[in-house]
Amino acid sequence: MTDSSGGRHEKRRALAERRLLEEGLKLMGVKGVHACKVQEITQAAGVGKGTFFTHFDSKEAFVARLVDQVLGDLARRVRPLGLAPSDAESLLAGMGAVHLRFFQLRPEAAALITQACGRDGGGPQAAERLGRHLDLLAQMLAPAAERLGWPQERVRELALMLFATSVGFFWFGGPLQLGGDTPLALLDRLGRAMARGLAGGEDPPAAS
Amino acid sequence: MTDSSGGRHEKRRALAERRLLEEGLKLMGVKGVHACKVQEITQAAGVGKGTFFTHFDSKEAFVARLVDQVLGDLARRVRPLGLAPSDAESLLAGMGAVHLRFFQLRPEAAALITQACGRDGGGPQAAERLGRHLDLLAQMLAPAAERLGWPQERVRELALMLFATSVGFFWFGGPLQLGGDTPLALLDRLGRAMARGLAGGEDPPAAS
Amino acid sequence: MTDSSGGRHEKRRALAERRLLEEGLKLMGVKGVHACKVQEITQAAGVGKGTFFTHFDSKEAFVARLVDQVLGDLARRVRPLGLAPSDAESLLAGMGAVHLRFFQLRPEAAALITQACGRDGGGPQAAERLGRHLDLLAQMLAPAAERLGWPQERVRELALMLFATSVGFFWFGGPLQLGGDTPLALLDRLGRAMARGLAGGEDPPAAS
Amino acid sequence: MTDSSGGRHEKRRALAERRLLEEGLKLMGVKGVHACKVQEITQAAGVGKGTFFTHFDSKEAFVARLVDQVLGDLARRVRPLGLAPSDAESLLAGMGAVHLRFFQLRPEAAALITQACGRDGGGPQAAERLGRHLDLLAQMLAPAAERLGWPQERVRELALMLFATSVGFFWFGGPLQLGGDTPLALLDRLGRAMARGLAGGEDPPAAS
DNA sequence: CATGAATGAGTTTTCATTCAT
DNA sequence: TATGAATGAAAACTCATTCAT
Repeated sequence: MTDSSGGRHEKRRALAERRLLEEGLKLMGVKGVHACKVQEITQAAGVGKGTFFTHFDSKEAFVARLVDQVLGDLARRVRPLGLAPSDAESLLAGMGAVHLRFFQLRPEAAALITQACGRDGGGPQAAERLGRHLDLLAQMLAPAAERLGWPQERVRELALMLFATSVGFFWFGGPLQLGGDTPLALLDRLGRAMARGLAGGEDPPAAS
Repeated sequence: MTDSSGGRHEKRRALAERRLLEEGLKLMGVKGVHACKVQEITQAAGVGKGTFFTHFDSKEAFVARLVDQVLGDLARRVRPLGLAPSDAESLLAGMGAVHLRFFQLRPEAAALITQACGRDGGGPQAAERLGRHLDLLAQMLAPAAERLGWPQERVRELALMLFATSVGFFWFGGPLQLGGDTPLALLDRLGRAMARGLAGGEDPPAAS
Repeated sequence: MTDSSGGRHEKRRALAERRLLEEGLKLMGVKGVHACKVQEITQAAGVGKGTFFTHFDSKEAFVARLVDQVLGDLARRVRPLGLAPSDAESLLAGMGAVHLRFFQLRPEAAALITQACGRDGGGPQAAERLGRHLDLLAQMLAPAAERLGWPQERVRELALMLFATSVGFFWFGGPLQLGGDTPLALLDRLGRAMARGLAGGEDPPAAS
Repeated sequence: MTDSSGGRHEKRRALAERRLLEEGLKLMGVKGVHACKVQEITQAAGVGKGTFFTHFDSKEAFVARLVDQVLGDLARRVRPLGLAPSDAESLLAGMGAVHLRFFQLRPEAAALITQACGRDGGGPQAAERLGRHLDLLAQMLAPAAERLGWPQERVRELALMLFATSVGFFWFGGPLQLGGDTPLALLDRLGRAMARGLAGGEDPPAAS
């Protein structure tokens, strides 16, 4: 009895948490992390205000959690590309395309990441979490980079550029009504173009 | 007589305003637009709290002004590239490089733009101002885009990508200690790479 | 179960609200609506500053509420006079006396009304509310006015004079230490006098 | 030379002061004493903000001065009534009519007096000044009161009622669009009525 | 646990007053 | 003396967080 009712409880609890996260992401994406008040989230999720704090230590922790979730989701889509070996350019193009598509479908995610992982909003945890995402990307890119003559100790920068481009495109595009309706084909072309550019390693040796 | 004393007055006033803007940009870049209080800015600028509001109608107006200033500054460096005719790839590469260098030297500017031109922080004016910057870039890119077979009505997206990449690179890079020390040569290479990629127009025609 | 606990909750809340209103009326009456800070009211009521705004949307709304309450209270004492039919003079005298007695016992109410229903303090709502009170008085006075040959379309002015006299007497009297100790008998005499004067309709027809 | 230029100076100064007072009365009457900012007054008067404080020690002192001026103006019109001896009722009626007419023509004055002489606005000086005005009225009324059997030590209350009625009528009437267009004849009738009432002293002894 | 009322630190903004020119 | 820029003490209001029920 306690078993089943306990299970019920946990089910309800998990459901509430999911709704909180869903609605929170949506609202924060639209109104901004700061402008979005805890109460709005709980109202949208259909729970009491106090409940929020039984699930998350603070608003900041909530944001960090959201960031983690988004980046985890994204990683799940990127990782497979690293399994099937492919040439450097294709890999870059694929990773770029995945990122672009991901954020085109989830502009709120782009908004959240931008606000949370910068200097003001998600605390240090969010930035660290982004760092780990870049590590993943860098790791995937490392072999390709080597073949392209890209300095190994700078692969993170390669990853960063790929990431920043995708997120920034939709973050800045949102308020300008740009990006949301960019045809997938064009988006892919952008991704491939970026890849081809980055992959075309016959640059004159950059004397630092 | 009135000249000299009046001049003094206006000089002092103009100086105070410049310091307010300087310190404000610096602080907002470091701590974030929201976390940066008006009083901190006035203290850093060495003026009283009330003085801030004799120069700017509100904090939001202050931010908008800052955005305008930064983008004006940036435009002044980009525009010349449009005067000397060059091939599409070089133009793209140049514009990318200018943006990257600009924001590498001014990470606070990248931070400000990111926070102010998104959904939360600078009001609608800031986003509009960014729109005008993209118009400038799009106008410069239009001829090149035509030669590359890039759809004319999508040139703003090209501009957006170029811009978002540069700003995002340093916005996300900042807290991760990435980007600040990327050698200029590598930065140029990134710019050129992006350009070459975007310029290499032999993509299969993107069927929307 | 929910009943008892919920009842407690609401009881506490209602109690706090009542104390807020009571203390607010008292303080605003003594120090003036503007000079009286929200925090003073909450302190006097023994609640936190923020609590004030969970009960009232703004200080202005609070004042409007107070005005409504005071005028409602007053109306409850005036209305019965309209039920028992009486001659015009007695009606006027009675209404005047009720008003005078009411505000003598509640100088804070006179102070509040004066400040809130004028051009500065209670917003437009307060003035409107006063308008409705005058409507009530005018409605009660209408039959009497007719008998006195007082133009029907000017009955509101009759009501206004009655009201203004009573409120003004204690508003201006307060700081001058006048009115507070005026014996009831004298007050009644004033009321009756005013009534007799206004009722004595044998004025020569006033050719405007 | 100093003489003539000094005269000029003083002329200008006196002119500025008069304009300040005029515009101040007008503005405060319309917007309320608190809502009316010093800068608005100086702008309306066409002088610099700082100039205000070379003429008046503070905003409060300015209001007190205004009150003094208004009441002085009013007294100048009331006093003559005391010179020509007349019966009690006529005296009361005359004084009432003068007050009513005065404030009908100057609703700003009614507004100013109401706000300044109460508990919040004009400081203690304004209330004292009103006290002196009532003294004048009381002095004029004293003989009449005696004839009417009105207690001599309560004559001030008689004066207060007369005054409060006139001011209050236009203060409360203003926002309600009442009083401003009341025909003079009706106003006089109100005054006379009030007088007749107050004068008719054969009240049955009021058993408190 | 869930709830929502209570809380008060913190923030922007206003405005009378001062003072250098 | 006239001016208006500078000043900072307030004051209303917000909102994340706590806690009694």
